[in-house]
Amino acid sequence: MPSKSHQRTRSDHASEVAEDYVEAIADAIAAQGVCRSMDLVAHFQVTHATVNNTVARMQRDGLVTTAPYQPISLTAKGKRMAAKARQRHEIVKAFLRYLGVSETTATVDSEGMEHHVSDETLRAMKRALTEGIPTLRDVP
Amino acid sequence: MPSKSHQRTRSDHASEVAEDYVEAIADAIAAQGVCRSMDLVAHFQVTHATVNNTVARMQRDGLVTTAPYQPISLTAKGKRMAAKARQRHEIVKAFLRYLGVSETTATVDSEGMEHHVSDETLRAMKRALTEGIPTLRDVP
DNA sequence: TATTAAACTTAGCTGAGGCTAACTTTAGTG
DNA sequence: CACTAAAGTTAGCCTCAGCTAAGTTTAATA
Repeated sequence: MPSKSHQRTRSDHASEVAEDYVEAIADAIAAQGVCRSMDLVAHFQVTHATVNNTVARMQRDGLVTTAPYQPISLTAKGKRMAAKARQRHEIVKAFLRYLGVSETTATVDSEGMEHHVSDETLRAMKRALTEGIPTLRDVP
Repeated sequence: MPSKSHQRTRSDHASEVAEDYVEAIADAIAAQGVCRSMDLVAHFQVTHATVNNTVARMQRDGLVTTAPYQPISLTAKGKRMAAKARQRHEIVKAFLRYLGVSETTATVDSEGMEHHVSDETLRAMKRALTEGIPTLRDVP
């Protein structure tokens, strides 16, 4: 039987980008009070035009608010998404470090992996971080 | 400083699709001797037109060979890619199961995660599977 | 204050990966 | 053998995420 639930289509890819953006926007606001397009240009290494497009789409989707020549801020929805993404990102990264992966690799891999980690897997990682891995301890 | 190495652009996304496809093609060949478009249609739940497009792109990129109305086979390059993807996929899935994640979730998550797991992280997972997690055992 | 540089916007292009609809080929079956 | 159903192709459309190039606004400074 075919694997099914391969519904990781374009819409999923789109929301991955949005997740990365809300996270970066929250970071910029935390660090400097506001987020300007140039912050995102620097962060994602894309052109201003690309950032503009993406931010416009995010505004259309109710994740950010912005006006011409004004800074970008997060809506409540955007903030919620950022908080979730951040938490997810941090747990995955901490878990990789716990696994013995280097700081650099953990940073890169966690950025890619965070969008594909379900709540269940996230809980399993959190559990491993706080309690160790049950199957390991139960068979000493 | 901005995070950098956020070069997870379109080309990366494209090769993720290619990886999924070579894996599915290898599976179909292993199971039935040949791979036909319909196998991929069933597997990815997309239309024949989409499969056709994707397979054409993969042929352009030297991953598969096919001719009109003929089955799809893998080139040496395609086979290599499939073998790597399969191995990666299996390790990630086994690791998630080891972590205590359910079969269903491990299947879904490993499909998404495999493309973002570096060799270093993969080695760490393999190590954990065979030797357990060092930091856990060293601090009893 | 006038000018310039940096930030931002807009228009228009590309390619990937989706789609539908219409057509052709291949393979079975009456 | 003729016909039909299934498989495959082709054409044409869409969105997202990238780009360049050109114009506009804002901010800094001579």
